[in-house]
Amino acid sequence: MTTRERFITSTAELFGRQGYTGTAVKQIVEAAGAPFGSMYHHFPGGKEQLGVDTLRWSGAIYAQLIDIFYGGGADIVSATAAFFDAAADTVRDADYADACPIATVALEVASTNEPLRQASAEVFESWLASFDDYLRIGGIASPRDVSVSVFTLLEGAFLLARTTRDVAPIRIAGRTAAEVVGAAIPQS
Amino acid sequence: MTTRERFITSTAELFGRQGYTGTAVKQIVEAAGAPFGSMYHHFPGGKEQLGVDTLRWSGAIYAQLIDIFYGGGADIVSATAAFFDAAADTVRDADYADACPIATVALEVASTNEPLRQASAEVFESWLASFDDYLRIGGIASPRDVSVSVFTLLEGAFLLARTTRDVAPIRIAGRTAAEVVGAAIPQS
DNA sequence: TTGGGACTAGAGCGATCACTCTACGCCGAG
DNA sequence: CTCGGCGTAGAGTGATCGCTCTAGTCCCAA
Repeated sequence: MTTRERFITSTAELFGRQGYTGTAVKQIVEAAGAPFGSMYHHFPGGKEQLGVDTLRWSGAIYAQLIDIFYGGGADIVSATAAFFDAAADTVRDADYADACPIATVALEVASTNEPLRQASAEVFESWLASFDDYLRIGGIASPRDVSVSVFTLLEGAFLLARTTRDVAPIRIAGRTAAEVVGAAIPQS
Repeated sequence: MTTRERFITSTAELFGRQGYTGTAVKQIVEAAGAPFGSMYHHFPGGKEQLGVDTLRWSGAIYAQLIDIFYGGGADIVSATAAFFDAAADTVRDADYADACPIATVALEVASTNEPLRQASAEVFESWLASFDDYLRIGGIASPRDVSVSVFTLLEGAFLLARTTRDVAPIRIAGRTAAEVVGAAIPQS
């Protein structure tokens, strides 16, 4: 892994746990095992540029997860259930840290940092667009209401699970999400 | 309004926009129009105690909102739709700031500050418990799955709306929430 | 009138913030 | 072997962080 990659992966993990303002640059360079100067060599725009690049990278990683669960002609109802179940296991195993590496940052920068807000918005929109494609393949002609509902169920469940340190909300939201997806498929 | 109250209301608004670590104590005392010493007189525990007290106060305010929409024998399906619609209007009118004064703080402190995490968890749990009561009155015997689903839809929608600066997700989540509530009512 | 607690008021503290600066090691090109 | 630039390396910058400290003001009770 290159130094630049180590910066981004370390930052992604720290952002998921402590958010943007809560993460010090000093902490990032220590986690990346790199000196101070290297960071400003690879990211001349400083913390903000590193934040934007990290959000985009994390977004791409999660987009791959959507492909894994919904790609290959999987049934969209069971794929949804499996996705939430896997998320619940991941959150529990990570001791309720870094459920979604975007959400924490997105909320705190939405009204204070326009470049970061925009990067978050683009990542969310790319997830929804990708999810829409899979829902259409699954037979839902106008999927945006379904994709938004499933997305909000997942993100809200992450919030509740991390705060209460209990994965039950994720499993509950997963069952509801599967029902929402199933109800939107036209019956043959 | 007393000085102490001005501290809490000012802090609540700042937390909703910038989160906990993103809000400086200096900023709080300026917003409250009070001197530095007053803050540490009223909140000897410093920023953390002020944070806990603010979370609890904000939680109580929102609990009143639940009572307004679901109390008085209102139909729980239309109350749910009305709640989300009102939330969408509020978020738009506030220029996408401070949708939920707890969520932003909750995410950033969930893994880093135990007193604040616990306060957030207690607020969320109190909302769910209150909401459960209204759902039971509305005819849902085991309402926890419904209350959690509606909660996650709302919080996820706030996240998406603030990030994309568009209230459409809140309206979409509201329709889904109303359907989830309606589907859980036993048919006579 | 005077004493004392509640509260206001803000200068100043060490620590930490994001960031800049200069110097040096490495390595392929000529 | 020498050169040049890419990247490593970390001490040092002013600004800001949360917080402490002492002094002063207010008002009610004795």
